[in-house]
Formats: sequence, structure tokens, C-alpha cells
Amino acid sequence: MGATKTDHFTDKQNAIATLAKALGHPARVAIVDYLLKVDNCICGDIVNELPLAQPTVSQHLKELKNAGLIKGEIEGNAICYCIDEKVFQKLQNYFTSVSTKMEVKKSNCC
Amino acid sequence: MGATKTDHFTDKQNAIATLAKALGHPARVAIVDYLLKVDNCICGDIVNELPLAQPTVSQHLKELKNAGLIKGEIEGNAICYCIDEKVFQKLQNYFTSVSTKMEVKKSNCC
DNA sequence: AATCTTTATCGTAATATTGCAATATTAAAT
DNA sequence: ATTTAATATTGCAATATTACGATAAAGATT
Repeated sequence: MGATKTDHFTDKQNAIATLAKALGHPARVAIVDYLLKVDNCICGDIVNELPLAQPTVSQHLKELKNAGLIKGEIEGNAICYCIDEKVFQKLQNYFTSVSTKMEVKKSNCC
Repeated sequence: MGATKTDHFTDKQNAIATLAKALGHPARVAIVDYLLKVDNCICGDIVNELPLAQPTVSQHLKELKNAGLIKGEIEGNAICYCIDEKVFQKLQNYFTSVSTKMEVKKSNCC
């Protein structure tokens, strides 16, 4: 085996897992950091910012894009990659909701 | 190859990636969901809640614990697993900061 | 048209993850 | 002391991920 059993979980659980997984690699976190830092998002120099070969960076960008965390548009012979705010807000909402629920609990455990 | 090059990234980037990775599987999101739902955290019945065999669940719990997302204490012959609020707050802060930075940008791109 | 620049894809090797049956461990219950 | 119940560990097969060299694709530049 080795394949994740996505069928058995809710859509929401799968959605959060997919997004979290996409950020589950430091290179992809670094890409997000860089996209946040740069003012305009003509980001042709991401490769130079990372300690990885160009095909590897391209692959990480693809994964971020597949997960919906970033958007990419062709712009001449370069590509303009940007963060998709909506999806990050979704994650923010999720973690806020977890934290809120934990506060409400004020649990007597652990 | 195949091993992530953690050396080349910042501690913060690695920390976020590790936490995100731990949540990057629907079973582990489901475990967190369940821990939030249950009132007290004597969680001996997690196995029955998930469509996975006991060793698989145990492994997922271990990964969540290694990442610091949950805490576990031995309690008789059961185990009391609970969410570690602090670590979730860390993630909440990260995503809030991303969203805030995006709002500030009000970017002219994409 | 030939070349350069930038990004994507293919192929492949190394490593990691997922899942479970079998077994071990540990404490409670009888 | 034996049995039962709950969780962990081991071992292994299937699959996924990570990384990169080689190559392709496509628009820009000369």
C-alpha cells in the first residue's frame, strides 16, 4: 500500500490535509515567504532565491499551484506567480477555529 | 536523493513545514477534529472513529505527537491524547501574518 | 533565422510515507 | 497468576515524494 485513503474522510478534512501537505516542505514555505516579500509579483528569480536546482523549484511551484496556494500567469517569457489570498484565509480560518474551540473547552485534561 | 534539504532553509521555515506536514494527511486532520469534539480527552476510542487499522492509527498519532500538535499521557492502560493549543496558535499566527501581509500589499498583480 | 532566456517536462535514483498483519507491551480485571 | 483490553512496535509491500541532469518548449533578442 502507501496510497492515502482519501475516500474515507470528509471533503473538509481532505481539503485541509491537501493544503497543509502543500506547505509541508520548507522549500515551499520559502517560496511563499519570498512571494510575500517581493512587491510586484513578477517572480522570475525564485530559482536564484532557493538552494535547489531549477527543475526542483519548478516542481515545488507546480505543487503549490495544484493545491491552489499560488496562482501563475504567463507574462512574456516569464511567469508571474502570486499568492492566492483566499486559500490562505481558508487555512487561517481553520486554525482560528481550532484555537477558539480550545479556548472554549478550558479543559480539565493534560 | 529524495531527502528534504532542511539545512538550507531557516528554522522558521522548517518549523512551519514540519507542522504543516503533520497535518498533511486527512486521517490526522480527522484525529484533530475528534479531539476537538470530545469533551474530556480520554481518547481510547480514536481507533473506532477512523476507517483505519489500529497500527495505522497509532502511527498517525505518533506523528502528530512528534510534531508537537498533540500531547499524550499514559492513564491506566489507556492513553489520554489532547491537542496542544500553543502549537496550533503558532500556526494560526503564521497564517494570520500571511493574510495581513497580503492585505497590506493590495497588490497590482494577478 | 539563430540564439538567448526562462520555465516545464521526462526519466530516474534515493528516500519517505502509508497501511496492515503479526507480535509485543503494559496495566487493569478476573 | 491468567486473562482481557488498549496501545505500541516490528516488518514488509505498495506507493509517493524529493531532487536533479537532460531535454523540450516558447517567447524575447539579436
